[in-house]
Amino acid sequence: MLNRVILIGRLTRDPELRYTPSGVAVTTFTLAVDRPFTNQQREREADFLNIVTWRQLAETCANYLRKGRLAAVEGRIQIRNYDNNEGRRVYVTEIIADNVRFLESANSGGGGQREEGMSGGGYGQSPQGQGYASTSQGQQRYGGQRDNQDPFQDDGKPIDISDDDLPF
Amino acid sequence: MLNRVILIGRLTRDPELRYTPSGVAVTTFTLAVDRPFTNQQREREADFLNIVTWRQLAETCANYLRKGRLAAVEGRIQIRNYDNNEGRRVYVTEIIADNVRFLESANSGGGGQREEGMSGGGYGQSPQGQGYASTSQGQQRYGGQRDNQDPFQDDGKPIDISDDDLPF
Amino acid sequence: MLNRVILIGRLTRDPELRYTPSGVAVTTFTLAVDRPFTNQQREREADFLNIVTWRQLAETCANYLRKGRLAAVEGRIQIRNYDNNEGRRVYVTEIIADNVRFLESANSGGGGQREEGMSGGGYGQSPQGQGYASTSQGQQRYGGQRDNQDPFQDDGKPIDISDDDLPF
Amino acid sequence: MLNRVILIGRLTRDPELRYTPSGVAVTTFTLAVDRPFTNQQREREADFLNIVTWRQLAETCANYLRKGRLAAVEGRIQIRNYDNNEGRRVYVTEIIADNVRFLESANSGGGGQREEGMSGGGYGQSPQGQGYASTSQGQQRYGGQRDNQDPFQDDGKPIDISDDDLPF
DNA sequence: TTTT
DNA sequence: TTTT
Repeated sequence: MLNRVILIGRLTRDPELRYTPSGVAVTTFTLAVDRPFTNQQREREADFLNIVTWRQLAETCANYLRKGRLAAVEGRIQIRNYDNNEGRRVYVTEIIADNVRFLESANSGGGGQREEGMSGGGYGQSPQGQGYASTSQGQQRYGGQRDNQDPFQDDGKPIDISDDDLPF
Repeated sequence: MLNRVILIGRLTRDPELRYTPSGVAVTTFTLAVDRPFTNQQREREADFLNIVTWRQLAETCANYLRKGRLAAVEGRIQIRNYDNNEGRRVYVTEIIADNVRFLESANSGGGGQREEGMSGGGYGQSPQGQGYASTSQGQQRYGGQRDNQDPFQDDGKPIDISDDDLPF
Repeated sequence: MLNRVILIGRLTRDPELRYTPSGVAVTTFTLAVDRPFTNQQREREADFLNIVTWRQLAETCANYLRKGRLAAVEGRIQIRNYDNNEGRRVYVTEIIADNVRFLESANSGGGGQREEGMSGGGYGQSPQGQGYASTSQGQQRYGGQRDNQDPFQDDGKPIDISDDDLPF
Repeated sequence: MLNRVILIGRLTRDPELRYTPSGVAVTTFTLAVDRPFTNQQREREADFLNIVTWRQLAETCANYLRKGRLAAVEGRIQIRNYDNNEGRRVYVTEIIADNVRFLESANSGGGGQREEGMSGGGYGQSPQGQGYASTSQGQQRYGGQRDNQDPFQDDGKPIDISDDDLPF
């Protein structure tokens, strides 16, 4: 009845932007969050948490986040399940984010440069300095938008993600 | 580098109290947390989240929580992995709690009565009304206490949990 | 750039519902939140935090919350200032809530019964058991809705709150 | 009964380190946290929140934080009151932090360089890259340590802060 | 399987 | 696999 997560960590890879059959943007990435203690070998381990963002926030994350960057993520924990190709039910825990803060701009170090450049367009609404991005959390929650939707339970619009892309 | 979760939900079963080989108390339970929206069939789904508590907090949770009770849980998300008996690596996501609030006392409804009664002892420090329990979060975090420890990587003290109890 | 508060506590009085000149509902109440330790006299003190809710959430809180009830509040901290009648600038710290959970239903004890009864109407959408209420946080945040607005900087619609009601 | 705050913002000034009469370190600073929307003049306002840290965390914050730096703060809201020199009761809202993350290192820009240099010593345990600091939250909460203590209700040890330093 |  |  209340489910709130706040994380700060670094992306382990560039975010992946996809679209559901009906054209809704979904971006996923993994955040490495250091544990607050060291293990018996005195190494600091990390947890690797799957983040999912939808719609406008998905587009913005895909545009501005890169592997290695530091980000803050606010959202809720959700468990999704599907049957894998061996007929076994698999459970996946994800953070459905409704707010993502870019804690490093592209030129403040911290992350790998993106080889292929900034892929035109999206930078019209470029954030200066610390970035900012969010979703209508309330609508997600109480309106009809299902941000945990199964992309295959969708209407008949053209499909632009292939089967082996999903479940993401 | 920051990992904070706050949940409110209901226990799906009575909590389970175990001890590591070295005698450290560990209590686990599952919290059902309703999602903030309904699915396409207009049903409200829930996420079932695994909660782990250690030491004094584990004892208190085992004493005061029961199936059906409403509780608030504060902690951090952690991913544990182990190789199952088919040699496959399994990932388990858990909430390591450092603060648990009992939002219903035993007689305010909301939960099943415990058939076997209150099993002596522990109720000396019984909370009245809304309960309260916590752990030294700081110590967990920065002292040497590893609340994510694998109970089998432990010293040579007598073992009181059997193999098939673990990983919990 | 990130501002998140989560509280659980009890209302010190019935919530107050008002309307801005342009007809926007605002409900305020105070939440008593026990401190996690006792003072030198071994008494447990509490902090009394001012909560502000807007629009639909304001209506729901006014309908379902009462003095003494336990509630969870999610929101952000905001500092408002105004010049009092002595020409002195006064700073007020408030929690602008976008999610409120009713942790006790009217008949689960915990709070004073409301003497005057349930004041018609609003109970059509009455929650059963644990209540639920929220706002479009995203819209608040990124749309044009200013949930920290000064009710006097409003348009020319009929006024239904008097001067001495404000600042709330 | 639950009181949790998470903030990300920038310091408006260098932190101030003081000591209570009994020698306990206290560091205070103000965090500017941008609001998630713009006002009617299309300007982004900020809330200026008073942060208080104690003991080791106080020392670390005093050593590593500077005006302009970006930091994440975890803690609880507390309201302190005192009678000012006009005999008027004044209420002060503060965030008692138990975890502070330094989101910019000294040389990653974002903040003013400290003119007078790094004042010897404390840098033995210097964090590399993103900094890390915390307190034993649990002990604060449930042990006898009163991190909201009034420094004047203290034992008879030598006093090293003068009256006009307090209340901080 | 991973980030700094 | 689940709670109300």
